[in-house]
Amino acid sequence: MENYQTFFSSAATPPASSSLSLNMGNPHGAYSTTDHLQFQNNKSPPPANGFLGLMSDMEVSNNINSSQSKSFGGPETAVRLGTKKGDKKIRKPRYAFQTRSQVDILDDGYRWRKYGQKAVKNNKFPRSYYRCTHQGCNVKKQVQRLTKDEGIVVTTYEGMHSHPIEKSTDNFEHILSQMQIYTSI
DNA sequence: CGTGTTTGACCCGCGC
DNA sequence: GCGCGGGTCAAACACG
Repeated sequence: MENYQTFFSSAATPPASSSLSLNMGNPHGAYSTTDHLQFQNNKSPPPANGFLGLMSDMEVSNNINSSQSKSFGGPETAVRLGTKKGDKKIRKPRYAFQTRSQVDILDDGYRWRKYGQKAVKNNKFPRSYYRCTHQGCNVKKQVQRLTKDEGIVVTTYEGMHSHPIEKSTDNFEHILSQMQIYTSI
């Protein structure tokens, strides 16, 4: 986890406008089964550019959740957040994003603390579990790399941040906006 | 010394 | 009931 900053710097390379795709429309095929998850053509391996505008998509995905509540994080992603008394069996929606990146850690400006790592079946790469370190913020995310295409990283967010970005990643928003410009090309 | 990571154990839901 | 797989805890550890 040393210098993912190089990722940003290398992001200056001309973006292949087709390498980025954050399709979030599949219930569970996003990361468990790799049947139809794939991109247009994975033949062009651009080093690092598919960062995606994932922050903005979080808000968008909120609408998705309310409008079509079964698009993602649906019935099968059972997230138990009960206080171990089995009283609440609500399930938090989760939003997964596929990104093409060479690094696992996609720094979105928040502060994450890793709290677990597990090997996933049908996947030789482990899955990492992160939690937002902000007090009272229970946002979690898990990062997983695909066996099929190790250039793809699936980041699953759970919950919404209710606080501003802590890290002053030197105008992260600026970087983000630039990336959105890239993606819009 | 504070903060974050590592890592094995533990917990729990689910299918058989 | 049991085993499996996924998710979490927490103590030890690493690093600035």
